[in-house]
Amino acid sequence: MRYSQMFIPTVKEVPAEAEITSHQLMIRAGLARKVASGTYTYLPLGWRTLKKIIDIVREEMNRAGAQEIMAPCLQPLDLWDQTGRSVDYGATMFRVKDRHERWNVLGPTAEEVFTSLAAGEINSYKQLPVNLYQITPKFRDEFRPRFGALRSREFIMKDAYSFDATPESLHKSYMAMYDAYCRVFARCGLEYVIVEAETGEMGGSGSHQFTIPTAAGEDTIVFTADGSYAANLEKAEIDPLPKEPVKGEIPAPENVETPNVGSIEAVCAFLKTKPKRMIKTLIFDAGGQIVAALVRGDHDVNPEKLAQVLGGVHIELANEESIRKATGANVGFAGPIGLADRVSKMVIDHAVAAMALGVTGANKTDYHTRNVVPGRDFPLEGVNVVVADVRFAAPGDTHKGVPVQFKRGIEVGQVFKLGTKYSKKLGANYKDEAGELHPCLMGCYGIGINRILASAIELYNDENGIIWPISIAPFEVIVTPVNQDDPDVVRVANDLYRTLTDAGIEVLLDDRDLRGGVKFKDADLIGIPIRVTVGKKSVVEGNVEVKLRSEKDSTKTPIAEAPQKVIELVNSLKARVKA
RNA sequence: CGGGGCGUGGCUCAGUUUGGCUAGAGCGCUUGGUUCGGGACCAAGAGGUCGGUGGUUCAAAUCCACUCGCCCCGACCA
Repeated sequence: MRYSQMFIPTVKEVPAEAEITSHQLMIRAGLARKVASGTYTYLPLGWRTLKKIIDIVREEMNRAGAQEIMAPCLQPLDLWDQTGRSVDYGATMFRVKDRHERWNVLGPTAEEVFTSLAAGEINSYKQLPVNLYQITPKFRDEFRPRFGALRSREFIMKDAYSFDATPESLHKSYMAMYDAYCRVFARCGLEYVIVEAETGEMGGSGSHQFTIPTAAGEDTIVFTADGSYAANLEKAEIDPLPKEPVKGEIPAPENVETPNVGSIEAVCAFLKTKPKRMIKTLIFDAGGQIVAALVRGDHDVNPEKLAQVLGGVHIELANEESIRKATGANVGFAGPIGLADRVSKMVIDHAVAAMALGVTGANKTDYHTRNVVPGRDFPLEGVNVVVADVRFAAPGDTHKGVPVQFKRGIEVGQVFKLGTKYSKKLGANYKDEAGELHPCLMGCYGIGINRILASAIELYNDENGIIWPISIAPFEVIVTPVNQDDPDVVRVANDLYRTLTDAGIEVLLDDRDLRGGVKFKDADLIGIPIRVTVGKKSVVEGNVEVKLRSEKDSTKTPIAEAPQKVIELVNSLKARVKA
């Protein structure tokens, strides 16, 4: 392509709306423009990169035996009512009413559509396994879209759904996707980390998340330095803390007046103690049952873990009225003493059980209790009392004895073993050899296409702009004639452009009538991996200069040898990102 | 949704506190000229209902009310 004929609106200044590097460069390099919060128009360069990512994903999905189809984005709400997810997804789902007053949703994902397709078409074990996928826009009404392509309201997702008859077969389908994902991210030139993940809203039994480690990421990865363990924060399992030593005799619990002092920080300041010396008591509503959860003051309850302990029910914080009813006090003064008898279950985090003593709410408005000893002043076991791991990992925790570390990451893909959650509800059954009906065992597998683009920029950039991995670069080579008015320069540049293009290389010829400096700046900003500079002086000497975007220096190359040299360079860069 | 910030030519911003003359700068754009290997220079130009609505006032970008949009932080913290 000729640069002069392409729509590549680069900008010098950092856009005010963009906070993180990838978002800034996406706009500066002319890849995309915002339409409204969380929606973007991808311009020629951005779309070329997205298409390259899509091509890689498609190739690897096909190679892994999945088949591409095209399902609608517009889906009947009725389908979502059947699985109950119209409630679970809640406000995140865009809903539209059609002219017949029927509700539809703009699909945030497509388990329901694919499962109901399977329900209609799959009858026999002989049709299994089957894995169908699509690459389509998805819509999520995020509470807060942000960071450009990292969290947007409309994005492109590859979603695949596998249907199997046996757990072994499901595992095979799952691992085929797992392996395909490894190849996809490797081919996109990304460094990635695979972590164990929670299944969350999706349901099911097992999941891995593919994460690009970068400070801009919204996810937290918990891992051990020896590489033995990696999980996301929601999932990360940690060892119980050692029991704190008890120094001397601890006096009986004592109520102290703490007027209007409810929060952990305020109580600590008031009573001159530390959050880790406090016991937080949170009251949850678990499907109508009132449940108390105890964690140390400096820890956070992990709702996913708590829900697991409670048998996978849906939980949310209890409302003020329920809290008052259960504790007899205003919000902010809940405590464990005597609470087990007033709630249907009390779940105590390991770290609380390990405390020698702590400060708690007194179940009396404006009062807290000191010298509360777990096990002495409130039970650590009983019919409705359990000690479990129900909090998020924190610095200082260990997993199987190895200290855990934390880093941020961008989630670019996730694979799930769903089991029969959807097939049961939507009747996706098959008959086995004996003629008995069974629900299909399902898996689902997603990749965020736009997030790959953002991650790549986040990972590979410098002060001058993007440094694309060649596999997803909008062009592989840019030819930059420096003196647009010199006939020899123009001729050499044009010849090179034609020769390379004919050889199947994707070349951008910067034929704009601009000063060299401007062309160099733009070439760096848009991040084309290989630049061939054609200048008056070197052409007189019979040379052009070949330079990698990722390196500082260029190499003089005889004009006649240039095409071969560039082709070799392209191939060697491509070899680096081959899976 | 809670908190904070912002909205002024295409872009980045000043001006708003303390109302007052024709609303400014840099970048970008157009034309002419000089330049021409890392975002050139000179000259001349075009381009703005100051997010919107309503109000206060002799007078509003500036003060007040409402509203829309955008960005950031948070959203289980007892």
